[in-house]
Amino acid sequence: MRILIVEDEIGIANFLKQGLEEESFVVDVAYDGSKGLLLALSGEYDLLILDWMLPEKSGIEICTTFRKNNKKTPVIFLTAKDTVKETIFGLQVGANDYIKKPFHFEELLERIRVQLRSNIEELGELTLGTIKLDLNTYQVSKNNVDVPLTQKEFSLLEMLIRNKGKVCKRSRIIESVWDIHFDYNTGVIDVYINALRKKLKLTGDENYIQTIRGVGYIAKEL
Amino acid sequence: MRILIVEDEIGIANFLKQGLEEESFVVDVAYDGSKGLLLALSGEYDLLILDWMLPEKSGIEICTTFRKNNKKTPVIFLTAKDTVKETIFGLQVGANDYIKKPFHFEELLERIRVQLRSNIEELGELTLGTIKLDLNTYQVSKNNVDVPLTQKEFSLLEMLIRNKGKVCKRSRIIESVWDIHFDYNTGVIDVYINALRKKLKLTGDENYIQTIRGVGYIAKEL
DNA sequence: TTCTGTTTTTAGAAAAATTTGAGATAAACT
DNA sequence: AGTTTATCTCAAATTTTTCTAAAAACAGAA
Repeated sequence: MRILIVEDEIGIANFLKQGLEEESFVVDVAYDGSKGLLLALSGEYDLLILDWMLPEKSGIEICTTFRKNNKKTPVIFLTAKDTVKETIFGLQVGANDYIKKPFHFEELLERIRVQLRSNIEELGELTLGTIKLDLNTYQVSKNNVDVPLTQKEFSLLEMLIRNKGKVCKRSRIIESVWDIHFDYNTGVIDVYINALRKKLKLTGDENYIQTIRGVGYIAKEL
Repeated sequence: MRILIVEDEIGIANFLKQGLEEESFVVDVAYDGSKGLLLALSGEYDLLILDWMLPEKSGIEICTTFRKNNKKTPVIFLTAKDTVKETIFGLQVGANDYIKKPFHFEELLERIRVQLRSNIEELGELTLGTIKLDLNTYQVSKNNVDVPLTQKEFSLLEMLIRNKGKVCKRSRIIESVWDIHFDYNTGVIDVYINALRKKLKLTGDENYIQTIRGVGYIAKEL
């Protein structure tokens, strides 16, 4: 899980980065608003932590613009303000949560977990390594680069990922993806597996979809 | 929107009930944990507000059981506790948010709105890129130039924009816009999509309405 | 009724996806 | 090594889906 921190106070930024990395998040830091927004819009993050007061662009501005671009990534505000009004404004602007400075790291962590949990469940995303598969938009990407797939390709990949780590027998694939429940003698599966490997560039060391000779295929994290 | 409050302090319960009813929520109150859980499980509510300490059953117990029953309704805790540990525990047990007593009613309200946001319909204007769609006047414009649309065109565009970023399946479109709930074999959708693209000049680089072959269409910011 | 604008149907063209089949390649077995 | 079998890969054939224009059906106003 990738987290972007936008915070100008270097002390706090480092503290957070270190703490979150110990929890095995991948963390990037931006020290001013403009850079923060740019990074945020790159769409590589699963969660944003925004400071309220920032040079160049305030957290509010970032969040507003971010949401206008139709991004759904959860946003948590760090704020020294504790007036009700400011808080409310933050939430209105599209933030998912906020936490007042000074805060306990543990609490922030838990709030992050809450946001990420709902994120995964609600967005309906499947992943396989760097491959992301969005069930709402039918979009597939690898390393955040879109890879256009056809229906059959999508649905085959979906089935494989849903059974990540388990072998999918050819007969089960033809049932699940092609809805054929009797004997079949066709090479479609091979053709589509081939198409997936080609489009997703699964060569050599990125062999996410492996063939189990005589049985079927398996999708594996490497 | 229906809200269930589980709170044993009658003063607070009434204060909340009254306040929320003024905001036109439908509010029920349970004064002890057992009754609260029973009501919660009835599944009639869009949101639960649980006190931490309760006679019969604690808020934690209610929340735990509730989630074990696979309910996803958002839960907000009211708590007098302010130790980090307790808070974290609440969130771990499946709550979506919590608020410390004493709290400002406004803040609670905003937190409720955040949780319900997905359910609440906001009226007014819908936009898609430079396209503006005014739900009050039924006017549509692109770059502030009026584009006259017919009713069906309007209503199709409205549906697409309401689901901005998500694929609208053909079956859902025919249901939502044409109110046909059974089998259909008609090409109307294609015809109207075509009309929209033509009238709004969505060519080449302004491809706001994209077709997802075999599924439907999607409205996207670019 | 007739006119007008909207909605729906129809049908052929265009585009894209799916399937088939055949030869190449690789793995397993004797 | 040689044989057999399964899988890979490509290109052509087939089928499905979508686009587009135009005609037909419909509804409301003059």
